[in-house]
Amino acid sequence: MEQEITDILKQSQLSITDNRLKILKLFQNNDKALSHADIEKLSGKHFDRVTIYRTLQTFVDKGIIHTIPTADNSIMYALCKEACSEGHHHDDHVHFLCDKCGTTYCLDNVNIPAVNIPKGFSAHQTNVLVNGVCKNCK
Amino acid sequence: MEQEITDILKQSQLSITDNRLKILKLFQNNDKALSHADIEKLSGKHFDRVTIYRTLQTFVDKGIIHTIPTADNSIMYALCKEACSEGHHHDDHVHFLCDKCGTTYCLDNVNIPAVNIPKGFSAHQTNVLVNGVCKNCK
DNA sequence: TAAATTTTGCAACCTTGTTGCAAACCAATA
DNA sequence: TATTGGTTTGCAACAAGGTTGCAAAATTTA
Ligand SMILES: [Mn+2]
Ligand SMILES: [Mn+2]
Ligand SMILES: [Zn+2]
Ligand SMILES: [Zn+2]
Repeated sequence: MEQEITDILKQSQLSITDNRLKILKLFQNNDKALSHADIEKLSGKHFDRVTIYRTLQTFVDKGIIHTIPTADNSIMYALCKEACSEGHHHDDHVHFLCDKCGTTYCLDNVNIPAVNIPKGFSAHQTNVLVNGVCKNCK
Repeated sequence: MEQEITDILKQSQLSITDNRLKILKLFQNNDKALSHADIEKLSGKHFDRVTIYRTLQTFVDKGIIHTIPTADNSIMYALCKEACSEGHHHDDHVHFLCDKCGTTYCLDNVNIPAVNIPKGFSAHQTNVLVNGVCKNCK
């Protein structure tokens, strides 16, 4: 397990630091998306705010995590499970936000449906965000 | 035209003020979504920042405009065209963000496709945001 | 018109995110 | 293992975006 985490960093050609190991572990131990604020709390305020911002950005750049657009204008981050790499994300799944507990889930098995856009427009990427009540809050 | 705008405010039981008339007119004259910053520029800095924030929030509450979640974490606002009312929005259409010009469109005629969510989850609302190139930038 | 209510502008504040830079750290080499 | 060079970190300072309390101004009601 510990080994896995260092491997992910090595494969992305990132140096192994306490900070990166701890933040990556947080994502692996939580089966949901995390915000910058979540990470600040979960890490016990051990790391500087700025370092967390930079680490998250690095992970996004390297294809380790992806961002999730939310209706309330906060950025959420979650582990990439498909074959994402530096500069190329392929996180084509639906995201679910529970209105009761606030948890954001990656529905990795739910594909993005096709959308008919008008003539003249050309689509590049589609984001689908579903709000509702999750399995734990039902 | 001028009459229409005051009617909208009256129907929502809002006092008629210069501020509200001007902001509402901006939405009617622009066939695209506007951000707080857009409104500040378009209004010629005539109104206070805070007043614009409060006016937008009031319009959202009254069902006059709706917010659009964007991938770049900025809030966009657009006129509601369907029968939205205080506390009840029904803006079930797809939104399109042009990667070239940055314009956000309401695709009012493109319905939200059905999404199969897993058992245990119950959906309440679905947001679909498509990125790509718009008809003007093609 | 006058009173009651609502809206506005201002100042002050908060949250979130960014940048420059020196110190600390990590990885590679001798 | 010690040295070295490049990378990462923490700090301070800053900037954008957004909120709150309150008195003055504007609007609605009577
Ligand atoms: Mn995801
Ligand atoms: Mn819309
Ligand atoms: Zn829940
Ligand atoms: Zn365009």
